[in-house]
Amino acid sequence: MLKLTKKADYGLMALKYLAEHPETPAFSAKDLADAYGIPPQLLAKILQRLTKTGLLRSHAGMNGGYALAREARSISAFEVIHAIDGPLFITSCFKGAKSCDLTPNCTIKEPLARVNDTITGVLKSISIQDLAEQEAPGAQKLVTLTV
Amino acid sequence: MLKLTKKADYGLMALKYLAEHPETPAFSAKDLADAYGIPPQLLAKILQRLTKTGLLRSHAGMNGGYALAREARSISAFEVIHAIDGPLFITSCFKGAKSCDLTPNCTIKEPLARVNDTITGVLKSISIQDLAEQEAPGAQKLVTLTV
DNA sequence: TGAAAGCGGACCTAACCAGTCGGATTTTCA
DNA sequence: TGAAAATCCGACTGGTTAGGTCCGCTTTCA
Repeated sequence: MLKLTKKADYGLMALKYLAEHPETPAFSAKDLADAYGIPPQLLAKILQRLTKTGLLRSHAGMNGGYALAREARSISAFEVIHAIDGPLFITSCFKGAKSCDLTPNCTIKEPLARVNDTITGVLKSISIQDLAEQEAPGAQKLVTLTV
Repeated sequence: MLKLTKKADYGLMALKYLAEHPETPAFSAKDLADAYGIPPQLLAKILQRLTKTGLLRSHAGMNGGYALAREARSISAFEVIHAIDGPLFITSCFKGAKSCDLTPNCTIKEPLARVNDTITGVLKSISIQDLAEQEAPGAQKLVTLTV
């Protein structure tokens, strides 16, 4: 439970790969899929969605492919996950504005909403560049949680 | 995505309810289910599991029911979620010790494991008592994340 | 002894995830 | 100019899981 989908994983991997090879102008979906053993057609759809949301630039035709639309440092893991999996709600009774009607006294959701905010904050603080620099010790980041 | 299951939600609600009524010796599964409009048989199974993991004490027979096995302050949201939903992995390629064999160069999972640790840390820092005191401003808790 | 409770396995159903297929469009290159 | 390489996009399938139900059993107590 509380899992990212494989699609989100694949998307993060692909963006990380692009961030690691800034000199290459573009990679095709097949290139990226081969690099990690991901089903090419599945990755293709993921990359298309990332293109629609503006995280990637695409170019059809021979020698086409995908490239990062912005700097790797400015793309957060949260953006990628949100683009692929949609909005991120830890509590199952959240569905946009309409909360769980059947259980009006579900006071659980308020504290958990703060947990939700914390998680999104953490994911927003991690950039694709951070993922690409896997060996780096990394900066410590402080997250404040109010319960 | 990244959702808690409804079962975990229900379990948290039930424990919170018990924490709010410390004077009552025990509540039956039906009592708790009625309080929130949860399917009684479903909640019953959840409470049984929480009993097996030692978070609740149960008593069969008339006037039986469930009660907290420990102080509400000492039961964390993480324990409840873990008891109901099992281990908490944000990345889909984690399944105990065996990682994703097909993608050996999946370097994504290392940074995400740290995110995972952060989330579990947050959930461990929240007690059932915290949930019961929904009106209280609550203490700020600092979480450190190393990327 | 019977009603009220917990216990627990089997089962069902709908939703969803992962992945595939087929075809259309765009671009490049020989 | 036509074939190849690539993105694009909707439909479909198959398997897993979450949510929920059913039924029979055991324990307890009035």
